[in-house]
Amino acid sequence: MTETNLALLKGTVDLLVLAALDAGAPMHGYAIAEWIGSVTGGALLLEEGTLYPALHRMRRQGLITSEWGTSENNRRAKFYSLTDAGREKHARGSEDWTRYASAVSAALGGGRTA
Amino acid sequence: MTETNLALLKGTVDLLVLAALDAGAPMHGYAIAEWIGSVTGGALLLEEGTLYPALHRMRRQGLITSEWGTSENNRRAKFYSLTDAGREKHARGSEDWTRYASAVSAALGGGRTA
DNA sequence: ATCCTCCCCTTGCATTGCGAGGGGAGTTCA
DNA sequence: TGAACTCCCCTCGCAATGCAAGGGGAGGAT
Repeated sequence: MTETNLALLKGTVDLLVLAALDAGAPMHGYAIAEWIGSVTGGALLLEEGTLYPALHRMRRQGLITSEWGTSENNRRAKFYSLTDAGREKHARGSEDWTRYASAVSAALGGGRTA
Repeated sequence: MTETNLALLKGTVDLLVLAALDAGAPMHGYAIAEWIGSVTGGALLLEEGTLYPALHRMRRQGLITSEWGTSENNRRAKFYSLTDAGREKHARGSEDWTRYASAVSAALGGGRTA
């Protein structure tokens, strides 16, 4: 937690959320944000003003479904689950990310693969 | 060239341009785009509508300087060079990118580094 | 002359991350 | 009992960015 948290590159949030939901059981928004922060060692911070709109649009796109329930702390919470399309998108997104990351790394290395 | 070229994540173009210019001698826009396409094996394609505005704003920000000259093909071309600030930004940007990439990878792996 | 390639530019649009602001309901503790 | 805090949800408006589309000029080749 010594380092500054990085600004999210526009386009990565969906992938992150998809990853969180594909990691196991349905999660509510707040938990998704926590999960991401924790898994990335605090490098990535998902703001609420980023998270909720993202969740809504992903639902609109049919990538996830939501359902009201009760959280571990006995609070009203909306639980999200992946749809098949969501799982599909996660798979593709991961591949794309991998290719993207190695492409950028190649460029940063000046042409030599780091 | 079998694969579809990836959509650029908003925020990476500057870094890519910085990398191109830090690779050696001053380059003109067209050449920068070619360099990136070539170094990334065609994975990343820098459109002109993306490139030129980016070049202009980077110049405004004092990261690069421009100068008219003549290209290898005897055409009028604007050659860009890095300023100290630009080199600095490239260094920081590279670090950030590395951290960012590994954070996302960690998330994608569900906590396990792929 | 015609066409192709190289090289530059701008406008408008859609998308996205994010700060700021707002609310309600459970828990804890004085 | 009431204050304070945490958990959890939401929206609005701004700024930034990638990109398609459209435009132009000048050298080289046919």
